[in-house]
Amino acid sequence: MNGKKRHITIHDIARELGISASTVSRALNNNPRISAATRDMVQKLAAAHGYQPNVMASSLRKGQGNTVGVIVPNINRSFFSNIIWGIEEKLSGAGFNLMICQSNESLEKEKEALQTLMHARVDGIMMSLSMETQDYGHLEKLLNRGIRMVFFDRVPDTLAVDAVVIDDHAAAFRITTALIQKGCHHPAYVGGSGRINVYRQRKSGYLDALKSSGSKVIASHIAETDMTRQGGRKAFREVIQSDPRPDAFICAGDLAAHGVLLEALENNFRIPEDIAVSGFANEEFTPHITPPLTSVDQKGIEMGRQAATLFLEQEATSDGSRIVIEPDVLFRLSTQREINLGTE
Amino acid sequence: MNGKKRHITIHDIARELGISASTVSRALNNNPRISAATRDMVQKLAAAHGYQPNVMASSLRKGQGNTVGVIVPNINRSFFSNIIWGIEEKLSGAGFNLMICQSNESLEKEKEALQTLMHARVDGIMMSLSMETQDYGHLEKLLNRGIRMVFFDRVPDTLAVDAVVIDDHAAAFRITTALIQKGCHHPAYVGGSGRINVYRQRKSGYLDALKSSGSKVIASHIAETDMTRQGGRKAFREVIQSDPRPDAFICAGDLAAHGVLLEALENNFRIPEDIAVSGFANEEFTPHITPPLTSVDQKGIEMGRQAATLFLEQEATSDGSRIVIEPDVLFRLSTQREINLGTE
DNA sequence: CTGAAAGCGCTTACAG
DNA sequence: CTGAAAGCGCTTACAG
Repeated sequence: MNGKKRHITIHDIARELGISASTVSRALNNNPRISAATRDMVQKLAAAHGYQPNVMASSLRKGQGNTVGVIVPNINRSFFSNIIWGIEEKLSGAGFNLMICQSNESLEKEKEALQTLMHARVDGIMMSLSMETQDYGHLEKLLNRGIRMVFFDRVPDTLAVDAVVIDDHAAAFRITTALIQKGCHHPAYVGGSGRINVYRQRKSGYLDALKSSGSKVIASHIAETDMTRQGGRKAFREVIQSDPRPDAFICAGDLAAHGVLLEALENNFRIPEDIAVSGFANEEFTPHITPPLTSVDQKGIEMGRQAATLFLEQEATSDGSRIVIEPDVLFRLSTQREINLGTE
Repeated sequence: MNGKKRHITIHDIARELGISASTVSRALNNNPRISAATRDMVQKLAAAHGYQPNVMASSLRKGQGNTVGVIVPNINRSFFSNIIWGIEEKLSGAGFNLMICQSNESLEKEKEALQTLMHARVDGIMMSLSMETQDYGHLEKLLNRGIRMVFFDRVPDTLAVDAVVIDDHAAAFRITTALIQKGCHHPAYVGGSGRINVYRQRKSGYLDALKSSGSKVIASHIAETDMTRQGGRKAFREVIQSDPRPDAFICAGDLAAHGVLLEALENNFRIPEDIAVSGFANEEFTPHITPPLTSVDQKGIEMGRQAATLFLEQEATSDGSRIVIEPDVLFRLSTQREINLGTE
């Protein structure tokens, strides 16, 4: 009903109780040197008044706030929003607030976000690199200034930073091996820029699977795209020309895989009979397209939790711990081929 | 290279320049009472030192920070992440940071988020209600305390608050009318709780369209669900039993529409030939399912921008301005029926 | 046009 | 166990 905006302070409580503000502050913070009686009295009155400490004042005094910045390429990809979910869960329990920024896959916006967060004096930064980020100068500068940083998923490989990733190599290896066992003789690969750790890992998983099953690597079966649907379509059109013709497309992302799938269908290939297709990330749409797309659950929530745990454990600056999470491959109809038993 | 964490302050600059901190502060804030020469000198040195004002100190002093809290039901629905995008664009230009919380459609979590934001002393709150929120006591309390609030999409109808919504009634009206014109004689409706403004509006749009085209309202053609895929499936199974049998399902959400569509297909109805289906929100998956789903573009980015503008214009507390945005209906294959010209 | 001083609300050595 | 005092870094009346 009233428009008064003045908040009540420790001085108000002190005055009302006839004690000092120092004592009120200590009582509120459960300082053991305060008598139980005083503590209870103070806490009771504070609660009755709905007292809320002024975080700006305490942050200013303590020289550190209670906010951590999070930068993701895009907030509306289910993988990243799951990560945020996991981070929030862990960190809000520890009394931290989150400030979330999006790089939108642009190096420029990533730098801006970093600026914004430093300006807001966050206690640390948790982030995944934008697709454009290939030079780590802007990150090193912060690390050298002693800023706490934890990376997840897309991480700066040449820097000794704390990071959480999934075993991308293993996921790609498992998919490729499974497809070969199901009778695909020439699986192709569609990936993103080799400058990014996850794409490098996925590609090497594919290559190692070929090698370990005795298959030969065919250069024209490997495409690099921007990982959009359009990119996937384009990659399909190029790679499908190869001789021998590929009978599977292992894609390092769901959007590209969807592009491959659509382009294949529109060119009258049957999926999975003629061509098997798999993606990566288990985006929301993957089980709902026709045919449902085999993909990889990257365990976003768990990744977020682990990254937050790492952040909380971190003493000063990053020291290069790396946590690797085991992903789940979700085999769906798009790769469901009968094993050729040679009985026909 | 060095681990020094001490930031440089206006006093450092003042000392170096042999002037007072007051002057430095004024020069940095472009106070007109400072001579151009002094201003330039200060700003140059500040830039050279990479000076960054301590926002906690200035917030404390000014009695208000520069952060606004945003609460959405869920960060990974494209509609809401677009809204955040729009808000961020407008507000970061005005020097505000965002603190984003998710209610996860739970009243409890919504209250927690409000607590968190008040605790962080945000300058105001922009939010969309959770599905569970039917009582506005917790919001009134804040409004009475003079907190700046702007609502978007799901808004507390009985409160005189600033809000941005789309014209849900018009969108539902247009879809229903179009389907009737295309020869659907008995369009059914699947909506959410009538306690929520958007579902109430969409339902009345459907009802008014029936009325204005002279169709009769059939109670068993109207279902209320939780708006999940499962809810849509269940609603379909119930409503399809009605006599007369419905030949279209106008759904107030994409997930429910998808559930209806899947359940219909699995029961050997053809879509759109036997049954037309439409959704709401234009979620990412809608163009990619089979058949592509007619839906409504709720203009998330624009809604975010408008809400942010309203927030910036807001003098003190909300005064009940309401902005209504015109949505786009995206007709896709799921409602594509030939107009029956009666020539057969 | 510039400066000295007070104060935002808290925390924490220092003293008792 | 409690208090008086200083100070975090800024902004802003007040004075000149």
